[in-house]
Amino acid sequence: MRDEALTEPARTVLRTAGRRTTSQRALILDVLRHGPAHLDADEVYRRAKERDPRLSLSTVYRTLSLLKELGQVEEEHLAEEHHHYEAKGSGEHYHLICLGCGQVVEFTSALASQIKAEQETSSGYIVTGVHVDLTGYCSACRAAKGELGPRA
Amino acid sequence: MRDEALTEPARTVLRTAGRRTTSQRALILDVLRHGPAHLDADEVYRRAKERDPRLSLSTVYRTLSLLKELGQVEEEHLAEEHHHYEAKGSGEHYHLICLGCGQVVEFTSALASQIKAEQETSSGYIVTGVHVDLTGYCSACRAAKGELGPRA
DNA sequence: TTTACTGCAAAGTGTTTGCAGCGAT
DNA sequence: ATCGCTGCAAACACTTTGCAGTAAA
Repeated sequence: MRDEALTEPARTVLRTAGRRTTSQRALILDVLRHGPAHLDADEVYRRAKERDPRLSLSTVYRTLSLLKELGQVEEEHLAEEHHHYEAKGSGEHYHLICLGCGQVVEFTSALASQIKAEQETSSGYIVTGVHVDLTGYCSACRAAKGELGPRA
Repeated sequence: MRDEALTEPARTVLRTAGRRTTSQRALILDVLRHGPAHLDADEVYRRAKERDPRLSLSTVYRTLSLLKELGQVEEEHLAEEHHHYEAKGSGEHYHLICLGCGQVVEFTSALASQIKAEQETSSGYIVTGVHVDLTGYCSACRAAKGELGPRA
């Protein structure tokens, strides 16, 4: 479905927040919105730099941080050493991460929001974010080394 | 699953794996098992160093990595910049993380393993780890700044 | 005795920051 | 014309690694 409503132009987002609209910011947001999900800072940098070779990595970090602050981007702490970023608006989803090849598959589950409700009721917390990461092995990686049987 | 290893002496754990038993390793494992959960490497270092002042931070990292490899310790990627570590054997549990004060509360939920089952069935993955992190604000932090009404 | 392990310091990642010039408003 | 934003390089926090000495087996 087209999601114009969700995907406001960068201009609007920044303006509303009283920030300046710069080509770098529009570019980075565009990379996040149209590229694959779960890009890390360096991937964002490389993709954006193809379109604006003068772009610096610091600007990428500063912009990611700003967009996170503005609620346009979510920073994810997956099972890796660096962070991944993803444009918001694609709806709630969770991650299935292959420890063999690093592939990240998204999934949704009604159970996740049940956990949220359950814990808000019992803990007194207000829950603003739900993160579910399942780690394991995809069928390809299983096939590649699983034929030998489960390791002790 | 196998939980016979709940609190084996460090000696047994290391021996079985063909590694040497050193005082540093036993100490670090003890700190993890008897201290609060979710320590980061530096906290482990500080606590262990109180008991053995000659201990080095590198040894802490090397030992954490080894214990992870041996399945004695789990490395967690919470909503912070560094990793947290936790001795295994305390049973499956998940995290409620306060974005205000950093407090981490553990909880359990039968729904989590339902998500695992659901996804194993539909994705073809073998899931070896389930991580559920809820982020939000604890009641104390809500009280401290929530009096002004809910922020957008 | 052998050689895996340790402490130290130096190097490596990923990320942040100070500063002078640039450019959106 | 302002002053927020950028690029650059240097600084940073966390983690890993090379090496020579130490200690478990």
